[in-house]
Amino acid sequence: MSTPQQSAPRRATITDVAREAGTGKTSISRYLNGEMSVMSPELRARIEAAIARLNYQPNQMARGLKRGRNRLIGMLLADLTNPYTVEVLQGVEAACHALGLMPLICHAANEVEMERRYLQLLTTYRVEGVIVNALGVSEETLRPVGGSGIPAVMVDRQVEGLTADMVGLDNGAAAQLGVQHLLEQGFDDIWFVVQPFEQVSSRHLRQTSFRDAMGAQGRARGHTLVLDLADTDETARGLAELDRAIDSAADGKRGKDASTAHRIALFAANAPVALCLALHLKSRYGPDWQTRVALLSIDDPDWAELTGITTIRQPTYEIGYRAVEFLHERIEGVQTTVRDCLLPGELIVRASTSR
Amino acid sequence: MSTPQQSAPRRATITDVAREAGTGKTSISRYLNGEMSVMSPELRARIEAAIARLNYQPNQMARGLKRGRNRLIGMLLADLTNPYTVEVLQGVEAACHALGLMPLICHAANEVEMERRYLQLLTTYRVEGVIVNALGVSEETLRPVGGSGIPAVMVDRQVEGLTADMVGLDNGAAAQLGVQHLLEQGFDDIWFVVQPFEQVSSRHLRQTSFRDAMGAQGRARGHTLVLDLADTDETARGLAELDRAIDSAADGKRGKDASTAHRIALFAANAPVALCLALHLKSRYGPDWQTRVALLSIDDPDWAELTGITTIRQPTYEIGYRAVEFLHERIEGVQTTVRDCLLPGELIVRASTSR
DNA sequence: CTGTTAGCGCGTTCAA
DNA sequence: TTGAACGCGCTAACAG
Repeated sequence: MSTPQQSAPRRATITDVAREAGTGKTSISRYLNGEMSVMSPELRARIEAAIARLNYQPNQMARGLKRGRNRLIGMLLADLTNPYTVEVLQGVEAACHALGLMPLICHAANEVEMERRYLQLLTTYRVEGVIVNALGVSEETLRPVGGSGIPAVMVDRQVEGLTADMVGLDNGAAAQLGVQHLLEQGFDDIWFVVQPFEQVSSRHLRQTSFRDAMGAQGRARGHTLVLDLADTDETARGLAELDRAIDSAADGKRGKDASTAHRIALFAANAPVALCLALHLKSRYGPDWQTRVALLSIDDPDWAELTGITTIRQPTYEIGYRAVEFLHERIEGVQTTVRDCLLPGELIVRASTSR
Repeated sequence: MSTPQQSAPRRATITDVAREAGTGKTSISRYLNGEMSVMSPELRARIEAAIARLNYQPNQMARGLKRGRNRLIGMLLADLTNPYTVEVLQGVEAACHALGLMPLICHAANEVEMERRYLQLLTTYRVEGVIVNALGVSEETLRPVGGSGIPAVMVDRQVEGLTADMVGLDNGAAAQLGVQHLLEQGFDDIWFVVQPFEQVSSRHLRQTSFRDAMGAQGRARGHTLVLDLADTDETARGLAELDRAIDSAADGKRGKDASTAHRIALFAANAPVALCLALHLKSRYGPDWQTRVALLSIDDPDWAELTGITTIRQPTYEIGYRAVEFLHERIEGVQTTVRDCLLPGELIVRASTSR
């Protein structure tokens, strides 16, 4: 039959199909774009046959070049290691699927320099829009995007001076939810643990909201601990501080001074922080560490259920989905003012805080 | 300064730059491709200035169309929810970065139909090669790839009748490593738990190797349990079977019949299985489930350390890196026979199996 | 209803 | 040393 072409069996082009079907390229193009309404069934059949025979597949790049849109959108992710990110991604993919978009996923692995590179690259591939969940997003960093007039949607982050839609957790409500739960459970010494804010607005917001929520009541004491997970020494220092607090709480309980007895709880700003805390506590107090300290975290990773810690689950899937919808609207030219979409978190009570 | 361009500030093209620099497109193209050797410094300076002034960025799509290579490679992933996948991805990204490739990441979320769609899509975007870590990879499914002569590299999978390089864990050695450790620890009743094989050769291989390793010794008994995580009822049935085994082992210990007393261990074929088992055991036996059953798993997720289960860690980063290297060689035209790269796993002993 | 023509942004001859 | 012209695969006018 067909001579077994080796090396490079050059892919069939629209021209090949036209020749094979004995017609012009235009008709093929029309066929590809579903403009069947005005086309003789006979021609259509010939085209179909030719396409099948040649195993033809249109070249998206060429299409994109011509019509100025390639259906590609960029998705810049700071950290795929964080389950939150993967879950958001699920929503993004579903939405892209539904809207005929193709997400170009870029994973910066927590490196700001990498983020810059990818943003540059995306621009170069002429993506029609970008969804950004990055570490170092500043107006400056986003220059290649904003400057090029490429629509952008921020996830879990806001950048001042940048006019971009945003979708993420309602951090204020979430922090309150957590604090309220801990208070109800009778904890009177609450430590909020968060990574350095850097450009990540949600970290800042969660901390502020925590502080406000604590300020609004008189019973319990609130502290904030900034833990730089990227810096081992810094992390160790922070954890040591925590250890002291926990030990002193225990001293109180043992009756040294009943008036200072208090129940201590840790409130992690996100899953990576919570994991770090849990690992440390386990290594310090053994498998039964949970009897010493209560841990609550924003984000709801796999191991939360396994280890029984209370969490505030984010509506990750929906966050991703909405982000794409926003972006799609912008791509289609919607011009309304900047929108913020704040979705509520869900408190999932587990053993760690309800004893 | 710059007038705030609204609407669509059409991106500068090579033609714009040529005009701005008072020269022809050819010279710009030369400049972009680093052919500076033969170019008057004066012209070069003008070009540089023009590019900067226009904030010009070459259009990768157009370049690709012209020269037939767009530096895009496809990366088909069955399940980003599995930490293994994310880790492999890290290696892939690093290698791409080093080789000037851009990975197009496609996440099929465990849906075979989605895999087929993505493969088709990648073909359409004319990626230069594909790295495949999918569920339903059969010769048939890979048709769009293999048929088009696009080089492919399989990760953690082999497909018979398909000539593609492969890189992954040395499953035989890994299974042996696990069995040997469990035997040394004195377990005499070992259950290997794995998902339905489907098209995933590594699952089959791990099971076979387990069986062989058990067969090679006379002391302990080995069983295999197939757990279909995608089917709740099936999963429940499998877990119930496990429960019976565990209970009967406990009965033996209690002295009902000392001769049947045995120590039971679970050997999970991968992290998702291990997680399912751990969750079930915890809900059935409480937080102290580990005193009842030992759990060992291939893959080394976050929560393994936290929960103290023994694992066999895969060299994930290197797997990803090597995959890209293989692919790159193929893209560059290397024609050697099909290669299999089997990397060794590392046993990480934790409390669950060493008591 | 169908084919012809003219680019999309770029790289590559081939002259000048 | 430089630039003009052609074509990559495809779509969008504009005739026929």
